Amino acid sequence: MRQNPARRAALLDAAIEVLAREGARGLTFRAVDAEAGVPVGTATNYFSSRDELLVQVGHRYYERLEPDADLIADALSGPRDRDRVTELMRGIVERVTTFRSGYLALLELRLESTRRPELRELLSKRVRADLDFNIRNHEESGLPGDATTVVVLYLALNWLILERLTLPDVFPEEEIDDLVTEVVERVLPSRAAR
Amino acid sequence: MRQNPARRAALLDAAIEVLAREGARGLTFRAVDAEAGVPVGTATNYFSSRDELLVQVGHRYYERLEPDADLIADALSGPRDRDRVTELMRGIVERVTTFRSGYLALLELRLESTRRPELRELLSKRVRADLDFNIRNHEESGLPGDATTVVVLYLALNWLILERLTLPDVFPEEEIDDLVTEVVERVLPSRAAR
DNA sequence: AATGTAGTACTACATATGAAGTGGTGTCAA
DNA sequence: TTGACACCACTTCATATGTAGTACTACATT
Repeated sequence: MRQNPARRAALLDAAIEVLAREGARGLTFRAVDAEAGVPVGTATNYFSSRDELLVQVGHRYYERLEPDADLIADALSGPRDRDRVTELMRGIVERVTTFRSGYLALLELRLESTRRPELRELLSKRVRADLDFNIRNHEESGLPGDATTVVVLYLALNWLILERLTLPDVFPEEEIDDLVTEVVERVLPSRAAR
Repeated sequence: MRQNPARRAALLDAAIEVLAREGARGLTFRAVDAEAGVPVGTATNYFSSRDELLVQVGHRYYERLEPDADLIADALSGPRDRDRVTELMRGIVERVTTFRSGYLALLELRLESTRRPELRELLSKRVRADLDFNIRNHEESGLPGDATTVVVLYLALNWLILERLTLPDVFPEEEIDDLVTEVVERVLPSRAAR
């Protein structure tokens, strides 16, 4: 079992790309090797099984999904009203959509986790932690809305992103921003918009 | 290419189970044969390729997802207030969750559709039609809320179901009903609850 | 009633593909 | 010199799929 962390990370990033592009079906050691541009057999040396590869991909995804300091800073500057929240949500949706391969890979992992307890546990913890982090952050920011607001936004926007990435024709691209606005408007009534 | 429609449907139902249980990776002609309890080679005789099998599974899913007459009748009986909407949404969430294998299979298809234009087109049409159907229905029912309400509910509740089916530990089972209630409360402000 | 025909069910085999493991060689740095 | 890693060739293994052929059933024809 090889140790070189940079190479390991590169292999995991390659695995994310493969997962997104070819699905769980296409994720093989050899495909990862090819994607990473390393010689055949390298991935075999770094991961003892496909299972372990999947779990490590999960870790790697969240390692890359560091909370964005800029976004948090934005949230804390200027007026704390609903428009700010809308802006923030647009930013998040945009940011997540841009990391398309990561999001799709994570969906593949979610489906895989149905059959892999270890993976499920890892993802559950990470997702929950991410959600809690967002809730705490929101509450401390002084922005309108409570924990439930954040949860409902989390739910609606995640599916919006999924829809956008898997069936882009359902909601035309140019309507996405308006949709985000509408979601925020509904979830955060104007009386709370001060 | 065999014709027997009953047998074809049985094979497609088996394919849905296989997709849900073993993922796209496990979906092979042989696995479908085994699941359907028919002799080896049968699926081969009914589908010219794995691609065609996937597309037909998509059709089959929506064939089985007939709009539920009971649910619609429920919507039209009694008072048309927010509590009714909450009740309805709980019913829908429950119904979809119960057809676990179907929902998971559809998610697999969504991910597959990333790589298969024919599948993507089919799913886009169906999803859009389903959404439009729900919007029209809601508007005609006299229940509070407009088209946007339905869209936002669609988004939030779909992800809630996905979360529940893939990472059940994120939202404890006993909180699901309350969560649905909260979603409806946020999306449908009380001033519109008459 | 006997026979023919078409469609389907089933089985077995042949082919092909490619995935993973293993062992070995080369290379670099401590 | 030794140890860790990069790289490569080859073997093994599993399994997916296609094909070909036989058996069965229903229906039509005579």
